[in-house]
Amino acid sequence: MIEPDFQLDRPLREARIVVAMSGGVDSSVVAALAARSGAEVIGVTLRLYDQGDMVARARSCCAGRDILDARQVADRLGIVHHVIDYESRFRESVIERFADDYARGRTPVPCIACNQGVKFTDLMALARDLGADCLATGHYVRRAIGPRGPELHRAADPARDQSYFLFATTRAQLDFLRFPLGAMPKPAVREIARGLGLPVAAKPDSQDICFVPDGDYARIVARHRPDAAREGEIVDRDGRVLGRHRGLIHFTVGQRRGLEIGGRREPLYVLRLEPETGRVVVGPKRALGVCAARLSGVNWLGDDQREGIEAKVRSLARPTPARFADDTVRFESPEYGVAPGQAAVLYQGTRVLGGGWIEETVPAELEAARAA
RNA sequence: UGGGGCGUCGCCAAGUGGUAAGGCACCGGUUUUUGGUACCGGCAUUCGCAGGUUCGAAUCCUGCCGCCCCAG
Repeated sequence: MIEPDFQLDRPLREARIVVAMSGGVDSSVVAALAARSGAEVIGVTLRLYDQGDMVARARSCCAGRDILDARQVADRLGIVHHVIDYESRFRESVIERFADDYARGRTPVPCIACNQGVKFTDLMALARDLGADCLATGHYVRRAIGPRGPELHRAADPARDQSYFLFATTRAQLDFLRFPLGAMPKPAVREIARGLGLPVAAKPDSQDICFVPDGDYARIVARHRPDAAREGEIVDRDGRVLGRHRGLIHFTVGQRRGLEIGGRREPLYVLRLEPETGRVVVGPKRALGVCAARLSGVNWLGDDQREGIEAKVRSLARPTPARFADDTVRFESPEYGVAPGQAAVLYQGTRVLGGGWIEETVPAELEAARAA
């Protein structure tokens, strides 16, 4: 079995490691590996939202059932375990922001906001208060020591890589963080869990948005921002009304399904959302291509590398050749479905250079027309 | 009530005697710690209705119904 390197500059038996335990297999294995390293391990589980009717939901994290699972694992490993209530912080920094974004016609990535705030700011502060040498998490991402200090890299298992969700990690945070699973394939992690008889060994992977119980995220948004659920017009680029919709919050740039407009030769895609007018603007796929995106909240972990890099504009997109200058990322070939509110994450090889939040995009057709 | 045209899945549409293409929409699945995309699969025993001809009709004939256009 692979023994992870916790990258500490003192002997492990003298070290104290705080492990963020969500109650899933991954972070449970991290806790187990940490415990076996000889270090003193403190497991911390965050209560992020009211478990309520979600107790029975298997594939969630950080509520009800999962907290109990984390506790069980900690008991089994014989480590100290704390449950911290961050419900109000989570509501403000993740859920409210999520609802606000949708109300503004954006498409948020709550997982990034959560990592950035509750986990890598609040939980990290707590870990420091506890006198920890590091905070270890179950993220599938690698921390490598480069010539200029720690670097963030994609996971060894490309199918599991979560670096997209961690682009906002700062250098200071990276100094303190450890990701022991980044070098392992998922099956190996489950194998470890099974080998140790962890009760969560066969627990399904979490997916979807953790605080949205049934995938109906629009209902959550409507509850927090009732006026954002107004119905409105679906128009083409010339403003012709093609149909009506049940609320902007049901759509995202690049979306094809759910428009309910048929009788055409080609499918229609959402080109942009107009919160001011309540309109959804649609068009053919070729109108969806984007050649550049302006970013906000840029975080930079790289050195001076700005060209010959790659960008990822959705978690599941393959990285595409790009360059970055003046808060704008330019794609070598058009990208499709680039939605404001999503992150653009920049890579050089496996290394995460940084990234930012997509604010606005430049249609490739427009740029082509200008050039002509 | 003179002339002409049309009526095939929610929409568009191929098919003019041999046993209902395709696209869009919709539904389901795969993938996935965001939303989407993509991919795969499903989706008219029936062709406005009723008779008739034929071994066999959406395709031919008759009648009816509905819609459109031109002329009055």
